[in-house]
Amino acid sequence: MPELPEVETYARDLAQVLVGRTLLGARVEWPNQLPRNTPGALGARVAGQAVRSVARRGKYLVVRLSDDWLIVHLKMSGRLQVVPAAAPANPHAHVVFTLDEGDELRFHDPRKFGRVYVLADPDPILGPLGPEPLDAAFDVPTLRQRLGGRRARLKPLLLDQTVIAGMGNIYVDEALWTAGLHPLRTADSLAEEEVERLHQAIVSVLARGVALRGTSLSAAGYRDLTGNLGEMQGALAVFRRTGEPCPRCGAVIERLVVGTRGTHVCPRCQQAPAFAPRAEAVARRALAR
DNA sequence: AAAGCACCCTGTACGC
DNA sequence: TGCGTACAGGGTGCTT
Repeated sequence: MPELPEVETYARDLAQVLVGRTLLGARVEWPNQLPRNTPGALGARVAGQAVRSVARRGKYLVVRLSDDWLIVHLKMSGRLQVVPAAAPANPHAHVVFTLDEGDELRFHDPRKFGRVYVLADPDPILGPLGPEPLDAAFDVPTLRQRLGGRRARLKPLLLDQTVIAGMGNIYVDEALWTAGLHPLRTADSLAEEEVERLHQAIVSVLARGVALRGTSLSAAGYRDLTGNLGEMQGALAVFRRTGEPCPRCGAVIERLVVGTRGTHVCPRCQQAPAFAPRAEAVARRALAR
């Protein structure tokens, strides 16, 4: 599941390969993945446009072209490749841009949740996003302001891309464990010192994810531009470690559902709020299956 | 404002 | 062994 670290890895690698190259055309095999464009017109629109820069905003990959912006969201299963056009066809390459020098930029997405946009103005897509957690400007007062006064639980708030951009299920669970905060705690219940811990945890977990080039949970999961696995999965403390020991205290990791998302906690390091449902029963049921 | 759910999809994991 | 089915998961949009 590409989140901030995985998309950042793509952006850095793609910048090396794509900046200065020219798009020659495009093919669209699954039009639903291009919600803002006419699939048949895409090739003519991008033809002749050069790649100026490749960056990331939240979980979006942002490619600045001569006239337009190419924006990609990988969602659950999206991957990108730059390969010679003669490379073996990929059955899940649903949007393919042809490049100069006989190469192709392939957007590959078995589950078809990902989205590709070619737009003159990126603001409708990127404008609503919250602050970038790895920017120097993301400080404790910023986090406090983003959470300020809200009665919602921490887990849905941190997943909300308009609150903070870039975190998904994996890094939210890891950040909350690092901070020692239970996902059912509400934002307005946090003491100042807890906001500071959460800020530090978000930054350190995401920075580690970037340094380790992302999380690959399975062979079928995330791969980088050249097909290599990330290395963050070996450094996860709680995510998908239900029933295993907490690396900090040894207590058994539990799984609960918050909103609709599977959520992983150490019941000793992350003290549940008094009104929380009994996570132990939920975890026991999950283990029994 | 907050929470819940359906939807979009298909690979995988599981039950029988 | 094989078949069928439930589930996961980011984001959007709708309802409560």
